[in-house]
Amino acid sequence: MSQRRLLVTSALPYVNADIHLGYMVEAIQTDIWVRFQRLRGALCVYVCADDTHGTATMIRARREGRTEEELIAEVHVAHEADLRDFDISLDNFGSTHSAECRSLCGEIWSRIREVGLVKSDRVRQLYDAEEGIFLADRFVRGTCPKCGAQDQPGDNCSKCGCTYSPAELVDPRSTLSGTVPEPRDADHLFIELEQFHEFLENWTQGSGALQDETANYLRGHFLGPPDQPEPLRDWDVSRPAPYFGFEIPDAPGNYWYVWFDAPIGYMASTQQWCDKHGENFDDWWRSDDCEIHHFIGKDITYFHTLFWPGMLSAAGFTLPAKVHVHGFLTIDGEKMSKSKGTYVKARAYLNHLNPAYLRYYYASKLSNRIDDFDLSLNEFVTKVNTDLVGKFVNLASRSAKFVAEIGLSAVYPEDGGLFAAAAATGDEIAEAYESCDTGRAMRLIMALADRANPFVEENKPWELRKDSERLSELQDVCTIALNLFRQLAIYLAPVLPRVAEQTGELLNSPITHWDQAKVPLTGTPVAKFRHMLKRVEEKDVRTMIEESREDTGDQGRGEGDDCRGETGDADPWNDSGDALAAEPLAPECNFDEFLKVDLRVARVVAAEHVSGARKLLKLRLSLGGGQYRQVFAGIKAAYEPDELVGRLVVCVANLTPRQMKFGLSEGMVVASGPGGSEVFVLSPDEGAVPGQRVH
RNA sequence: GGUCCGGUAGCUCAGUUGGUUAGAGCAGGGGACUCAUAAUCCCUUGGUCGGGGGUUCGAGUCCCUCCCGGACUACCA
Repeated sequence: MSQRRLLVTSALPYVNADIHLGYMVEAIQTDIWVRFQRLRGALCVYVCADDTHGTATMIRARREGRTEEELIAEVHVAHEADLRDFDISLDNFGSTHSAECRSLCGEIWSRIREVGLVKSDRVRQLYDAEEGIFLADRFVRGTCPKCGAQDQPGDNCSKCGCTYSPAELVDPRSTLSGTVPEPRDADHLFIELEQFHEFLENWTQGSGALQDETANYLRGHFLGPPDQPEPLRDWDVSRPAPYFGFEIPDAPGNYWYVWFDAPIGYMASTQQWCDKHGENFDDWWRSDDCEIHHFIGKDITYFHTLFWPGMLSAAGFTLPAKVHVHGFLTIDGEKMSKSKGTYVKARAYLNHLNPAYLRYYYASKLSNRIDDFDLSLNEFVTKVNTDLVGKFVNLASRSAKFVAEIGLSAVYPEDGGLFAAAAATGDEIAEAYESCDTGRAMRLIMALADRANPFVEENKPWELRKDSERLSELQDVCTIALNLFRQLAIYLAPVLPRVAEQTGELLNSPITHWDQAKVPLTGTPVAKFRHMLKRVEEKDVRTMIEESREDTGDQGRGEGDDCRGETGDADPWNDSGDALAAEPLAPECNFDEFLKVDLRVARVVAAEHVSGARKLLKLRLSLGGGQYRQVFAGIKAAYEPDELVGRLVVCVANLTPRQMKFGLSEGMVVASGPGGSEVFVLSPDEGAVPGQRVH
């Protein structure tokens, strides 16, 4: 049988953010799969790269007063170190800002042109004259054209939920300069994706490259049912200057959109690896003998399952054999949050904890489905300590030292079928790994560990060693225990590469192939036992969380640093500038303008869930004296109705009433925060009474 | 609102094509052991498998319906 050839990728981390535990889900899932394939004898090349292009990079570099290249170089070192220290076995970690990438972009682009997929169209976008750039949706905020809610994002309103283009905003404002942007036209280049409709229908639904859930999602949201397909929208792939990226050769002054070159970064990284190893690029990207596997998060599904196969197909490259989509990580049941300390950077984890723990925990939680999964910190501690230390490593720990001087028996002794049974389970475990159902693989492996420990218990090596007549019996018992341990180490090698290595050293026989689990090891010397894994200390987990809470970070959004140097020396709190940066100050208003807004203290006298509403609570506010207001407030994710009843809040009492889907809303409850579960309703200090105006 | 995925012991989940008294790990209770990283082993408590209908000799497993949770998406089917 010829050797299986695999090219595997993880999605590209963006240069503007540090690597965090959410991204590590993907890196670890991919790495486990890659290591498994290599252990099975496949020729498996694993590449990734930094995603570097786009407006955000440009702006951040500008803010930090340096070139994009300097920024990229610095982040590249940090990202690579994070991944390496988590034992991610990348063959090459490249960059989309590389010569190889530029050249491949050009090659693919010219083919897409040749096939007649590109068209040009005028696009009206908001332009920030002060910064001199066109503004992506997220860099514009303003008043919702439908409901009048102020300071809404550029693409949709968080109050009424309607969607619009940034140009439709009333009173739009650039989040970069705070100035009023002006609409400007520019020519953009589009790829007519609809030309691929039939191809994509077949590929997504029939090729087996996608999980069923993904195939359904694409049909439901983009392709439409086969009998009445929906046209795919043209894909805008160019951006006018200035834009940090590659200039399009046949359209000077225009640059490829970051999502055009990002997946090409996979190829560019492969090219770099090929050049270093004397390999031929086409053997990996233009060969029926090579399977291409992409691992991605669910947020970027359609880039990888519609645009990307379209591009590949047009340019004559191999289509992905599989696109493995995984869900998101929550920590203790919640989305990662900086204020709660659950936005944990990879480096913060590494400063306190062993990567093996997280690799095992993720492995035990991941399946081949797209479900989100939770990193419960308590479960993390008990699972790692019970499974890895108590069951698995303990097997070696309690038997190796008895045979340190005599080594393993020359012939594998009778063990009641334990080794054979575990060997026979190997295929099932391999299937689970192959299909990315590592949770199942871990369960199967731990079930084997559960059978191995009673064996040691029953045969009591600690008693045998007291009797010099029974030395060979002792050796046999330990030979069995250590072989059962070694089987587990082989099965766990994709997840715990360091332990596999240590096992090889302990038993003087390196673990190099999955099938080693089928044949018992005999007659080798046994080295002095050394601890393979420490138990997780709960305090280390706590420290990591504490540290992440404090470390509000100066990275992330790219537009975060303009408040630097403004802090006075006498401010011991040293609050972060993130919140202010996320939402810059509104333009000045005079006192009369301020007086237009009538803020009043009000008491919540009733609060209830609204059937069918995702974000809203229905509140009844009392202004005193029998004056009531019905208000729908978007605070459902942050507050339970019961905890609000009786509270004093501040409401906008003279806001034009608005007819909402669930009834009339006669005001607003004042709150701060970015939204979602992070909403903080304001309360007056004690002594305030309903009806009082806020001046 | 639409689409999809779930709802099995306190917690995390297994339950293959419907087939005997529904399982594991953790946690809880009791005991044993002391080789081992306060590890291990044995025994044990605990579930009208979300509710209700139906198909069947037989349903956690199939069908219908409702309730709840989540993800995606949105007023456009």
